[in-house]
Amino acid sequence: MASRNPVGPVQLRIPKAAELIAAHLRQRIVSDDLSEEDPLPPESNLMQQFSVSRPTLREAYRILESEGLITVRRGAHGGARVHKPRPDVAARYAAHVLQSQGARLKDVFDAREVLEGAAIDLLGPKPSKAGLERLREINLRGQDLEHDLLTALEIHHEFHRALVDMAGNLTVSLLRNMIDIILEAATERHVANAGGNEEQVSSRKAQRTHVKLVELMEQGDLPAAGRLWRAHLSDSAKIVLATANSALDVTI
Amino acid sequence: MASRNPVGPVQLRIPKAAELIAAHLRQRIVSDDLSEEDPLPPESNLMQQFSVSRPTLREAYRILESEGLITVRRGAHGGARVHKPRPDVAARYAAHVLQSQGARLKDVFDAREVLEGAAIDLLGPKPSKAGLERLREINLRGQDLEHDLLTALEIHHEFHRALVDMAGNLTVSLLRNMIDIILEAATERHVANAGGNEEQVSSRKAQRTHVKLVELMEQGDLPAAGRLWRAHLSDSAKIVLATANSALDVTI
DNA sequence: GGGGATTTGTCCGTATGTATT
DNA sequence: TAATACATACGGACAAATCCC
Repeated sequence: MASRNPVGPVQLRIPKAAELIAAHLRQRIVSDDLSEEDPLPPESNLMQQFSVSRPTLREAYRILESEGLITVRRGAHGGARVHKPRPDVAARYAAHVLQSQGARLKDVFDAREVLEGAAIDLLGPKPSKAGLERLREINLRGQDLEHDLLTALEIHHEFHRALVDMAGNLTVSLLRNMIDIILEAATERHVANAGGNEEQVSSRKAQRTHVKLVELMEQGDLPAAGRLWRAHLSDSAKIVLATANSALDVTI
Repeated sequence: MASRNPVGPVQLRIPKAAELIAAHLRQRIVSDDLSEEDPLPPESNLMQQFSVSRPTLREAYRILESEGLITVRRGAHGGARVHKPRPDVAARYAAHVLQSQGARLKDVFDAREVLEGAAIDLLGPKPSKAGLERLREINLRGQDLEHDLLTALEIHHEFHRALVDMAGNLTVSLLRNMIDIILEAATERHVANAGGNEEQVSSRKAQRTHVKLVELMEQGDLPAAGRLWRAHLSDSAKIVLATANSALDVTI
């Protein structure tokens, strides 16, 4: 078998000391060797441990901080504390790629429809009792007409998330979550201006659809549930797309 | 309407100078104000521009470097050069989240099936001539039996990517691409050990499926194409899952 | 409440290595 | 080959924030 990289002057990227330290600590965090809220040793300690100067160590700190993997506090008993990687960081980078590719907002909505629609298919013919109970509980809260629009919207979001989580696929849940975070950031202005009668009406309509969906799932009519849900997603996207900019413009 | 954040001692995270500089430059990069391969001014220049010292500026450099948004070269006419955000960085962070959540490899394969299956549905009844031509061209190269297994595998990957790109949804393409990068990293060992007769056979079989898919699409039988493709994805996943570890373990 | 100890944030100066001319 | 330009890295210093007594 011929070598795929025959000879050629290979451009070697020499990794910098800060990168190596960040990679080392990152690996310990994602592999659960370091847990949430675990403190890192003081800078002076780590400087000795890695045999680097303070500026170099601090560069590593900034890398991990930008990835949300540590937070640093000053003062006595301060220092760096460890955090688990969060979906919104992944969403931020995905949003950067999309924005620099000139993606349109409709693309992102369509992707949400793909993921949430597929999640229902993944449920199979027999949705779990516990999952359905969870959805019912959320819908019960959503029925409360005392809520303001923002609270109602948050409950709606919770329903969408719980529905996808029922499918039991962490990857699909993560991707949907990322899309949700991007959409929330991209439509922030739209939502902030919402408050008119139109929004009230569509919120009530969405709530009714959520109830109807659970009914269909209880009856075991998953195909109908899938159709209803996809239509619901398409409708809610249309409402936003009617007034929002076509191009994706988002800062997370 | 009641305030959602009444009074309370709000934890204020004071952004560090390096973060602010990185955020500023990042925004200029993703918004296309700075283009691929554009040089950044020399450090001394930026130090004046942002009124910060060299260590602070260097921390900002490390942040952007870890995000793949700049590369820095030493020597005369060196300095920082701008790059567009790349999908593999987004994939890296998504992989971190999944790994720390204890996701299983099967989850990721299933997510691939969801995305690629949906892509065919998005094509609609009339796939574009140009897209079909592209797929045929890739298949033509795939027919060449002189290729070694790795080359054949790469052509297969190209087919999958081209198929999803035909759907014309940048978001779905990105998500699929991310999944692909994660899977490639997670099954690296498995692929490296491939070379036996079994792999030869399954590679040929995959190639035949790719040809068959294009035929079905040309005939306008998209439902059959969708079924065939989902089965193909499921089969190829099973082969890897039979020998690979169940837990997702990946370093990108 | 105040003072001291601890720890990070920022800065300066300097030496070293490397790539271009 | 030598000179130049630039980034890499180190050490030391002071300022600012935070906690404990």
